[in-house]
Amino acid sequence: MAKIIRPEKWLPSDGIVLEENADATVKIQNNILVVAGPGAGKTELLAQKAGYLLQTNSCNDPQKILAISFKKDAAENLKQRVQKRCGSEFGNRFSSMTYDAFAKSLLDRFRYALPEELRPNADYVIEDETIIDCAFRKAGYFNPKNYYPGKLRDLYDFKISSTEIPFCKAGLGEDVWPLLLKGFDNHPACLTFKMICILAEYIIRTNTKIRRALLYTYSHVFLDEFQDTTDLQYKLVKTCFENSSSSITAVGDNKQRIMIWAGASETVFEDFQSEFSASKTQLIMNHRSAPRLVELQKQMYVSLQENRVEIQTSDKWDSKDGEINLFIADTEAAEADIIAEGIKAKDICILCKQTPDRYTGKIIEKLNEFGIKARVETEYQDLIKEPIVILLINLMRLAIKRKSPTEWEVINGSLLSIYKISDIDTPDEYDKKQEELINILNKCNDAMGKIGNVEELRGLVNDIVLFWGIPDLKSAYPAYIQGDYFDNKIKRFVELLWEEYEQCQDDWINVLENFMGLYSVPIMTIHKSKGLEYEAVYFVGLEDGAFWNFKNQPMEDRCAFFVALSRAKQFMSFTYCEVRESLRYPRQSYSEINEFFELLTTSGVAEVIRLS
DNA sequence: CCCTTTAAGCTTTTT
DNA sequence: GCTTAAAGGG
Repeated sequence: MAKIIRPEKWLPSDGIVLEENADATVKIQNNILVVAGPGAGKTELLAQKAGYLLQTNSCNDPQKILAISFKKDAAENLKQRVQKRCGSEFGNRFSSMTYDAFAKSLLDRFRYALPEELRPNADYVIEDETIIDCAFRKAGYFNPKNYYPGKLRDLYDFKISSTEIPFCKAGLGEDVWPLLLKGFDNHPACLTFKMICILAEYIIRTNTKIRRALLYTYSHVFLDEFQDTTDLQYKLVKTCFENSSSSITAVGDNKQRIMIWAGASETVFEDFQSEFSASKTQLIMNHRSAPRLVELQKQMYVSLQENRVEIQTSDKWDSKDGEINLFIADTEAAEADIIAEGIKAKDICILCKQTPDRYTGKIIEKLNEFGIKARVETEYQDLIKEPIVILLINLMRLAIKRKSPTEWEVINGSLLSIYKISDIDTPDEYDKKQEELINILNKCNDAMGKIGNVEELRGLVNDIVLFWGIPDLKSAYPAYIQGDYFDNKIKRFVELLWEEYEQCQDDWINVLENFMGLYSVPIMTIHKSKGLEYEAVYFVGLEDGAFWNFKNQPMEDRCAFFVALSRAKQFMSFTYCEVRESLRYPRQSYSEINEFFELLTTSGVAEVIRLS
């Protein structure tokens, strides 16, 4: 039994020192909104708060803390950090999940609390575009031919998610919802994530007993990346926890509000403060960036409509540390030269506003001449997060290098989670599976030594997939049930891995590590870089063409610029290129986004360098 | 078959 | 607002 600490005796774990407002946030019992800028240590704050609540029993055993994030990896990271800070006995009372997982768990557990007409079939599938399209056609409210395909999807989404339940107003949703809830014409029931959120909210709204049980389970709630919360998500949170004794800690940064175009609520900070009587506090440390970079970030506060706050930097820096450059190039060759020249440090990232492929062709080419690999991460990042790809990679690594403890951990962990077998509870089945594992590893090792073409690689990958068994994989990872999602992931994995194999030949460890991106400079969009940090960041294409939507969404684009800038620890460079020969209309301009140039030229901390 | 016109996509996650 | 792909016209 882990020891309970008296609140006044509690200290942050692992020697972490919390700034004043963070310390106050950890100890406050009321609802609070924490505005935490880049590098403020959001994850650490939440992990320490979890530690405080659990170790002092302020979160009264057996009550739990619920942490809600947007992305799986964010939820996972937070869980890991809490486990690390306060151990697994307390950590098990910390539930970290995504909004969708939270809503779905409510729906799946309390499906029978819904009235018959709103209750989806138990075997519903999720987000199947074909079924949704058929449902709308069948409901026949309008002629889909009058809409363009892209607009049609938006329309479906709008109609489905603006439907209020119980059905009261006559709208299109009323006719489509029943089809999707129950299935039709041999189609299974199909829900969208938004429908799941709406149904979960309705369950809580109409069942006081379930709500009470939820409130009893979770005495404390953490909301991460709060600035990205959509109206539906906020409504769910509100129905669950408004006017309750559960205490909510919402953490976010209005300066990094770059998801409005995807439906994030613009007023969620104010709404939360007034509707949950939440106080507001602000963190003033930036543990990430060097002083010159923080100075430039502060100079953006005016245009970001933020009060000027004296952000403090880490004392590991000298006040002159940090370097910011704006490179103005005539040609992409000159731009590529300066970037390839500068890329010596290891921890580097190249960012673009959008479509990185269009902006970085020449740079990749030049870096290759220097013997440095660089690649656009979009597809790789998706793939390497895919559970089946993680299993494949780890098993292939084990086949080559039998004594790799981390890989064994992944594989054995997956045997446990996929088949629910372990050496303690079900030793016979465990031994049998271990034997099969050794067989496939031998077979794999043998095959990997003599792969000659992409077909043979495909065959090998299929054998490994069959070792786990497709039905078992599908029941462990429900996302793989639908359509050809699973097959497509495998297909792309094989194709991209083959590309690496062609370059490294028989050095399989190298092939796999290259695939994981261990030795290449990542190139990505600003949106993908959110939450990440690098020693040096190059933002390529500070141009009107890249910020084509600036007129319509200046605030969001300013935030995007701010997000890019705040990824860098020490070196930040921007490039502008007069002629981009790889684009159809090569001539670039910067009059529309002149304010960014103005900022850099007048900041006193950035250098403008003309390349000729 | 080639040239012109039209319109979607661009920045995203989630079981 | 630019890029790309597909549809449309001669």
